[in-house]
Amino acid sequence: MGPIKILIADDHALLRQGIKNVLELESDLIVIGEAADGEEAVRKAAELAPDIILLDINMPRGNGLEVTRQITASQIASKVVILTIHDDESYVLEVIKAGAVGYLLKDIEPGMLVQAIRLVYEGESFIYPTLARMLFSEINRQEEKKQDMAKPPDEDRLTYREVEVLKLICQGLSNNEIAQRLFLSEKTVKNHLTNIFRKISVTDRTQAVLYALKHRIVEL
Amino acid sequence: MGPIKILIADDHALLRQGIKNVLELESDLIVIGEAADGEEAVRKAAELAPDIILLDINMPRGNGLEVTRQITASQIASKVVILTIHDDESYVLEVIKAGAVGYLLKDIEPGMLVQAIRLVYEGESFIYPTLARMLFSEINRQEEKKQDMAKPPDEDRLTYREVEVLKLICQGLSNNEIAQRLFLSEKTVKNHLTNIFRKISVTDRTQAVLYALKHRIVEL
DNA sequence: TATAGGGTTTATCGTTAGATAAATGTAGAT
DNA sequence: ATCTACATTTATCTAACGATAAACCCTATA
Repeated sequence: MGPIKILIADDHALLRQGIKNVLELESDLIVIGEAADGEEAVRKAAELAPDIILLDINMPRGNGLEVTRQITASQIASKVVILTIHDDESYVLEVIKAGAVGYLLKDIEPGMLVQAIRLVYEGESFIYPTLARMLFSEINRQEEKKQDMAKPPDEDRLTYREVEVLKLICQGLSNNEIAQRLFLSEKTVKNHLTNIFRKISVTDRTQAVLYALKHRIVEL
Repeated sequence: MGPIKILIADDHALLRQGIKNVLELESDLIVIGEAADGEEAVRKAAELAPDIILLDINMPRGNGLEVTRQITASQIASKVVILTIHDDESYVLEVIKAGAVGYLLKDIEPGMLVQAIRLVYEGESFIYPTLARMLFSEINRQEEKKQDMAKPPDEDRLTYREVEVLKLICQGLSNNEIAQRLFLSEKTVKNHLTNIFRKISVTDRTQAVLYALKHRIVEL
């Protein structure tokens, strides 16, 4: 059995080079391909059948979450390891749900990266230590929620229109301004807001903005 | 005259490795040191007297802005080139004011990085192309402001109390909640808000939150 | 002491925001 | 065709917000 075949997907060429360099110092690892965006990552994953895919989250044309879902849902046997700068608790969980088996931060020491790749290749999972703590508390919080929700869990997914409104809120527009922008009556906008607030569990537009920023529905 | 001596300051070991690797393919460039935080960057700049310092903005123990100021204010002749992921218009200007002669984004192509370093070494300045446009519009906006301010410029600096209130707004608290938190009447809080809004030129709390985030008065 | 200036606090009032209820439209399911 | 489910839209009402004006500290300076 040969070396562990690795695909690196990140839009930063410099970082790709750094990773490649670090990994190829190890005789049991080989970088068989690179991708600079989401599409390329999926395509090369199918073409090259790597053992491990090191995947960034923020990429043009299909972000890491989507790519992870596509790969794990397909026939490709590659194991996905997220390598990102995001240290959000919520992200970690989403990524795991999407099927990733590793979550690393970009400030990881090269030695630990190599170690993590070997562990994942052997079937283990690996989470960046400081994130592991977050993960546990996040899971606990979700458990608490489940207990609270004796009744059927609300379908709290935002509709297209609601997301549209939320984005305008995040530009600091008033209800009236949003109404004009979308050719609606102000009352309609208000009702959208009420529905948004209920779905994302906040009480006012300020909290909604913070929610949208934290969950990357909008960028600053 | 020998190769261009370069110091790399970034808290991500992987990225440092990538940069190092790319630069050392060029015979006229040599990486003479690395730093993983702000303090180390300043210290090594003094010790090693590099020609160019590639500097990240987000680092532990002294961020890039501070480091730039310290270096340009000192006797060290090194030229500072910022290499960061931040593509904020406002940052570019601050960095230039602090004395940097280059501003690059981390998604730069290796070839362009090399080219930028050579240009800077020869006394030129270099700004990542997509940022150059931002910079011009930023400068123009500042000029407009100057013209608007025929009358004595408002003392629009937030007081300590006002910043305190603003931070609580940014946690999504209502006026009443802020009042309780600070042991004030709600009316007092409202008036603080009015003053804050006037000083930062916004019309409501939502815009105030966005302002605070953009200007890094608070973190997400 | 007087007196001015800036920060902090309070009060009043018109406007906006948000909760609640309900009508319309549209798609798929029976 | 009817029903169901959900997205979208509108209306009404109460609570919260924000503008404006003004009082009350402090501290400094004459």
